[in-house]
Amino acid sequence: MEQCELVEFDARTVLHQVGEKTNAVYFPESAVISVLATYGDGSTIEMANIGREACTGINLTLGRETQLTVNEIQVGGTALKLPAARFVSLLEEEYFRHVLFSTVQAVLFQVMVSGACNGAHDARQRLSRWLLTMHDRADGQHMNLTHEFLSHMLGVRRATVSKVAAELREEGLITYSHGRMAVTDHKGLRKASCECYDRVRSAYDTLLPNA
Amino acid sequence: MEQCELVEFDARTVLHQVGEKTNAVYFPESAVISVLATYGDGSTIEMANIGREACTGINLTLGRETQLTVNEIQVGGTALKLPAARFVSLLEEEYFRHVLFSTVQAVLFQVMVSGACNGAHDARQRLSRWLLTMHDRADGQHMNLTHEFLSHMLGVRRATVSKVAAELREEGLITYSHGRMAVTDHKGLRKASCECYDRVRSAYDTLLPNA
DNA sequence: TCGAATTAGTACGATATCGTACAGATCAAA
DNA sequence: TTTGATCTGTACGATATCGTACTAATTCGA
Repeated sequence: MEQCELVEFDARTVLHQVGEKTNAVYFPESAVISVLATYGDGSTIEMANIGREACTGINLTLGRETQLTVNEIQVGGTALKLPAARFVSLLEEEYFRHVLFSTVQAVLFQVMVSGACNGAHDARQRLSRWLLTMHDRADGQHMNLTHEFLSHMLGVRRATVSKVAAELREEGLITYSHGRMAVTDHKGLRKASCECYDRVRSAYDTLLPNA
Repeated sequence: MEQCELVEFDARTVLHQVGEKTNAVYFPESAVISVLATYGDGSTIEMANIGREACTGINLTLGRETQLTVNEIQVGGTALKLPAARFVSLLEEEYFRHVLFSTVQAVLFQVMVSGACNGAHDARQRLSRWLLTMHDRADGQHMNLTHEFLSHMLGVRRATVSKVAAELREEGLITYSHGRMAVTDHKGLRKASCECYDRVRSAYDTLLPNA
């Protein structure tokens, strides 16, 4: 990673639009990147969630130079930036290619499980899962998350997030106030969540054991 | 494809279980393969849908020999079967590898859009979309689909499928009776569907223009 | 041709979420 | 410390779907 540049992003930074050429690949450290679906009525929902276990550039890894989706920084923080040309030449190295291919598989699996989860589980379970995932990347820090923001990730109304979040707080699983949120009972939140959290986590462990 | 064997599958055939070694890759002709999520309570929902535009073996394409998901034949029919060893050696050919990499990207995109659709759109829209997708592969033939079956694909109750299907039939968009279903008004069904149908279709056209 | 099995229609109370709106709480900047 | 902006609590009727159950229609095999 000698040729990487450390960059810092604010939340909501859009990395690129659909159809743009990929000029760099990002390996998040503390930042978190989302792939979002946006619909005609302005509603949004998250399709994929890239944290420090993974990276962007899946299409580039598979030989395609232009972007198929919009990537947006969801949680501000740092990421390592690798220019596309350097990334592509690194792919010629056996080990690097192996890791990247594993990353693609992990992301695909995550997207599958999350998509099924969207259809099968309710807002409470999905919110719990999302918070657990973020908590794993936050190193004990509080997280800057508003209900409004979470509603865009989960594809539900803000009022629904508020209702469910209040419930979880009532039960002592999380705390929050004005855009700051923290997990206070990981185990309990896991119970409030669905099996999808564990499934994704163990798939990452299997595919990327050294991450 | 000289080394392919033409095989015929009944619906509901399970191709393999999680953790099994991939011994063959399938290129559906008339068959359709699903990747299913199954939950503790026995409920299921489709995570990916592989028809003749694509193939199985994504993990193998990316260097992993064991399966991460359960693949099941959802619509009986024919498929070309290519032994894993032969598939892997074909991947050394530039063109074949390019096509397979594009297929992986197309499937990933489809999974993303479908997953978001699960969270954002209602049963009527999702059923319409599913039927349109199947219709595209059925060459004008009727399709063997029961409401019960569709409920497992969409992750909703059978009664919900019946209600929505009756609506669509009322409007002249589809016909059905005892496990046989047909699309009678493609354009109308497209209106009943969500934008996700077109998004997936155009992504396949972009990534696999010759398919 | 009849009976069993499969498939579909439908009902109904319960629940989740929508869609919208407004008020109260908290924070940040002047 | 005030003020405006942001964030959260909450209400309420509407709608979608659940969960379940029972009945009716159709098909297929004996």
